[in-house]
Amino acid sequence: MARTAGSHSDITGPRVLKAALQLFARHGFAAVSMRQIAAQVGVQAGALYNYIPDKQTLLFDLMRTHMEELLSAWQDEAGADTAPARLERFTRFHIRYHLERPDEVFVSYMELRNLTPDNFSVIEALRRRYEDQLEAILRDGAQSGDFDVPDPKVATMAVIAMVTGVTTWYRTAGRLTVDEVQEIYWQMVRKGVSA
Amino acid sequence: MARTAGSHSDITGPRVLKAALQLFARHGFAAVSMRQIAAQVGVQAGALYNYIPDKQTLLFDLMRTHMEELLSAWQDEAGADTAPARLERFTRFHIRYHLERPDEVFVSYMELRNLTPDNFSVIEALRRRYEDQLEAILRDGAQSGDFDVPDPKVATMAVIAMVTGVTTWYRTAGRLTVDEVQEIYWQMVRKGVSA
DNA sequence: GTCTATACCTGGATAGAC
DNA sequence: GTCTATCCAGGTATAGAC
Repeated sequence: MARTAGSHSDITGPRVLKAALQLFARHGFAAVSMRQIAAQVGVQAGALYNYIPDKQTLLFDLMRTHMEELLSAWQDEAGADTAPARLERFTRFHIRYHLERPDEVFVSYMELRNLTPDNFSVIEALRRRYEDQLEAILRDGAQSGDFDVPDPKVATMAVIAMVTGVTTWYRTAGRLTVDEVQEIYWQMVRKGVSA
Repeated sequence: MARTAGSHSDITGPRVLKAALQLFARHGFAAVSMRQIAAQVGVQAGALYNYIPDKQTLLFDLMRTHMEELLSAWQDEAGADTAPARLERFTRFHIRYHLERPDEVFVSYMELRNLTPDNFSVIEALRRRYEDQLEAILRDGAQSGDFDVPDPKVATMAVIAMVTGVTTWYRTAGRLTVDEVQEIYWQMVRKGVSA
């Protein structure tokens, strides 16, 4: 396909998303200007609007994409098995997946307030679908007697908060590998819900 | 004391802090304007500067006050005892204290990015001092054989994240009392670090 | 597809009257 | 202590040339 010399739409589009993601994660959505994003991409502010309709939609698309990919990745990994085996798989998956995407996680978690009500509802529904995956595991294990979980809803929130928390302190250059972190957290989760 | 008719400095000052706290918690520091704060207080924007030097200092003061009061409240409650007893006290204290101050917690947690580097260092040091309280308990319990905690630093972050997470979902109007939530979380913490 | 230029608005903060 | 008025920097988004 012949293209105009200055045409880079196939490459600039993703770069806009990536720059926005990094800047939103670092400074927060409201604190980042379109001019900053443009500077990071290496274009002028006006050029951004060839790729995104507005700043709000940019945030929404980043968050929706992240949540949909998270759900899809878990669907690929989840399988039929005993509740304890599924819980271990969920715990390790969640930690690995989130540590591999610190910016996406941070933005999707911190910028809910900056979504319009309609966009917020969409993201919330996706988040809820993900949490439901864990809740189902805990319910199954409680019913089978493998777990002692008096309130599966609360236990779900507790486990999710705990494992998501790794993203606030883990650094690749630190003393622990991802495998070691997964193991430590899995032992705490396992014991925490044990019968 | 005789006062000018329009003088309300003794009451307006705290109202500025409270309005700012609420708005920052709801919409985020960067998304809230001084004019919004002034409107909530019922004054004009210029009048705010009788009480605060600038917006950054306003945020910093809110966060520092919260962290200092948190530390001080825990000092009042902490006491010499076995590690398991101190861990239970810490868990219940943390949940109760945080649920009683959702706005302070949210702001102190979400707005770290919007502090200047100097202010950030101060808040981080206070946060670290609080986390050290829990870490000391976990180390003591590991040494005494009461806990099985292979990595006290990681366990500290895991427990803190878990119990702080209640603030994201707990609603006073919901089906659970604070006491019930404390009990559920305490059982998970207790089992999670158990030998 | 990107640029320059700009419209239009809202931001934080200050000055000076009352 | 609060108001009105205002400065000026910076925000999002658009228009039209290239």
